[in-house]
This record gives sequence, structure tokens and C-alpha cells, in this order.
Amino acid sequence: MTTVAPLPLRERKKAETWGALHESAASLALDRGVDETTVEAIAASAGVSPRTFFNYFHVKEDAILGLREPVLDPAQLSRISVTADDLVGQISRLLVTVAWTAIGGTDRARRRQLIARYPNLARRHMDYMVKAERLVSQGISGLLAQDPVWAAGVEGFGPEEAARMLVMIAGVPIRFNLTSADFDPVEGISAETLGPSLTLLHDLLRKIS
Amino acid sequence: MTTVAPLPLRERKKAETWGALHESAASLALDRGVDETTVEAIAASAGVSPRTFFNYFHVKEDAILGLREPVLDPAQLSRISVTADDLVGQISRLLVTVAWTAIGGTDRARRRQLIARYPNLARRHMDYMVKAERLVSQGISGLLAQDPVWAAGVEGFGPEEAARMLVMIAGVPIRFNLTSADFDPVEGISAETLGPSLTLLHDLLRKIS
DNA sequence: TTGCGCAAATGCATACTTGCAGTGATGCAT
DNA sequence: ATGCATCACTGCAAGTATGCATTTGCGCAA
Repeated sequence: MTTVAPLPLRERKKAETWGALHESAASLALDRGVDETTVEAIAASAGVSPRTFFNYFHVKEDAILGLREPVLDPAQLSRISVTADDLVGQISRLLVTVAWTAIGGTDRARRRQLIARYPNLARRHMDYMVKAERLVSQGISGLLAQDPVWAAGVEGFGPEEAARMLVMIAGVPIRFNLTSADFDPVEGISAETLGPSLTLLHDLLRKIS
Repeated sequence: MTTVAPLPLRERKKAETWGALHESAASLALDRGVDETTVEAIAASAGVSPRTFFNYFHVKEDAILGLREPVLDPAQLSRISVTADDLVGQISRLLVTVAWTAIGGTDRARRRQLIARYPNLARRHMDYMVKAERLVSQGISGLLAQDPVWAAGVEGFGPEEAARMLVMIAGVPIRFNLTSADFDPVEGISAETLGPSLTLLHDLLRKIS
């Protein structure tokens, strides 16, 4: 049996406040509408001050969807092989993971209803993509620096810059999906939906080079 | 002799209001600082109401820098050859033009001082990049649709989607420059600074495909 | 030239967002 | 147990941003 980590009181309270704010925001938004749900109401319903709300979420929409800051799991990063041939595909998948674990946290059914009714909520995905790119860039940069082939850099650019552009390239199919008309903000991006975009990318690259 | 187009009074006044707001914003920001310059003060100095300010600029920073909405010049679009071999390079240069004419409008020396003192002002460049990409995407989409090779689409995607991804790829070297540590927000991006990034892009693409 | 339609400008109300200073509870070392 | 440092939370104030209804004055045609 694994003993549950007994969170210190402080941590626990913080998690509770976060949960209360998210719960309040989501349920208020669902039954009275997003624009009709004010930060003041959310805070009141969660039993904290409006000022505290902004200590937990940058913007109202994040509270409604329950978004957390993206985090790069070192274990997943280390699974990347910079010498394998589908490096871009690997990075794309890593990007999706980083951005989506931040996004897809909570209550699926309610998310679906909310986003269906208020598509604007999904606009925040792009922001999280940007943050994910920054994180992954740093990670990949470290990997390249350790690799004999990449460490020397490319065309006068160091491995750090190579990593930055590599991640931008890998981000293209994701941004492409994110801006597609038929993108499903609840399902997010999966291997299934990312695949065709990666293929298109590779095809275009072949066509133009 | 060409007679100067006698702008209707309405148009002229609008241009004057725009100029007054920009002038007030820039000069106030320069001598008392950006954060110390309120929209209220700008509007007062320009002789209009604070509400009117937001009819001209989305955000305070845009007024300080005098940014205009990006516009795609049809003449420049028609100069693109979708069959030439450096299509990505062509699109990149077009993107730069579209985004930069919107940005580099006014008084160079003052821009330099402002951005040197308040680097955060330059963060707005990315937003204008996004708008430029949308415009150019639509344009390129039209071109591809008329071309026999592209019109059929690629890998099950139509020409609009091919255009969208193509423009995203072409945007990579620009975003790369925009996020570089040594990027000069006043000079912007020129053939000179775009060149190396395009080379890096091509090199990476060759390496990974 | 008179009158109508329209766009710019305005006033007002409301909400979002952030910085700062202060307070109390928590966690930790003595 | 005591004292201290830290952190969550709070209240207040200022500023940014937007929607809506109303007024003002330009442009145009009868």
C-alpha cells in the first residue's frame, strides 16, 4: 500500500481554494453565461475576495476552464531522441502533451458544454501553446547541446537557436490544427488529429525544398 | 501637376484626431514615462474624450508607437510566383512587409528612444505578425487556387489549408527573429536580418527530412 | 437650402486587472 | 512553548477596456 502524501495544511488549503474558484466559475458560467459571470461573483461564491481570485488565475476564462500553467515533465523530455529521423514529429507530440495536460484537467462533460456554448473560451489555447513552446525550447536546447552532431550548431547558430527554430517548426502542425475550422477544443489534439497535419507539413517541406 | 486628393472634411478630421492622439501619447510617454502616461491624459492632451481614444487604438501602447492595422497590398501579392522554388522565402518577405508597414509608420528617432527605454512596447510586434499572417494566408490561398499544380490540394487538404500552413512555415523565420535576443525593434526585419534565419530554416528542413 | 442618413464623438455604467501595504495563520527552528 | 519568517489573503486605489444610448456635425440628394 502506498501512503497518500499528507499535504501540509497550507498546500491543502491552496488546492481547496483553487478548486472552489474553478468550481464556482464553471458552474456560474454554465447557468448564467460567461459574460454575466463576474469575477466578483465567482470570488463571492468561492468565499474569497476578488483580489484573491487573481492570485490564482490570470484571466476569468482560465478559471472557468480550470487551466493550470504548463509544465515540462523531464521524463518525457528525456524520451526524445535527437538523432531519430522524425525529430519534428517527436517534438510536436511533446508540445501537445505539455500544452494539453495544462488544459485538459477537469470535468469533461462540463467543458464540452461550456466550449460549445462559448467558443471564445477556446481562444486561450493559443496562449498555452506559446508557453509550452517556451518550455520545450529550453528542454530541447539542453538535449541538442549534449549531442555531438548538434552541439556545434547549424549555419552559425548555436544549439540553443537551432532548438528554438526546431520547436517553432514542430509547432506549425499544432497551430494549424488549433486554427482549423473543425478543431474540437474538448478532444484537443491527439495522435489521430495530429497525424494528417504532420503529413501535410512533410509534404509541403518536400515540395518547397 | 497632380492635384492633391482633397480629403473630405470628415476624413481629414479623423486623420487629425489620429495624429493628435499619437503625438500626445508619444510625447507624454517620452517625457514622463509609459506607466505614468494615462489614457485620460493622452485624450485630454489631444482634446478628445477618453472614450474616443479607444475608437482609434486598441491599447495604449499602439497609440504611443502609432501602429496601424496591417494591410495587404494586392500589387505585392500578385508579385508572388507560386511555382518559383523559393516560395517560402517570397512569402516570408511579403509577411515582413505587411507586418512592418503597419508598425514602422512614424518618427524614427523618437521610436528608438521609446523602445530603448521601454522594451515592453515591442511586445506588440507579435500581435501584428498574427494579423499579417491571417491576411497573407487569404491572399496566398487565392493564388494557389488559381494554380493548376496547387489547386488540387495536398494530401487531402484543399488549397486554403495548404496556404495556411505554408504561411505558418514562412512565418517561422520571422517569429524566430522577433524572439531573438539581439532583435532590433526599430530597424525591424530586413532582407539582411531575415536572410540568415531563412538559411537556418532551410538547413534544418534538409536535416530532418 | 432644407432635411435626412450616417459616422464620429461623447457620457455613463460596468467590469477586468494590477500594484501596494497590511494582517493573520502556518510552518519551522530554537 | 516561543519567536520568527513566510505565505495566503485582503482592502484599497488606480488604470485599462468595452458596451450602450445619445448628441453633434458632415455629406448628400431632393
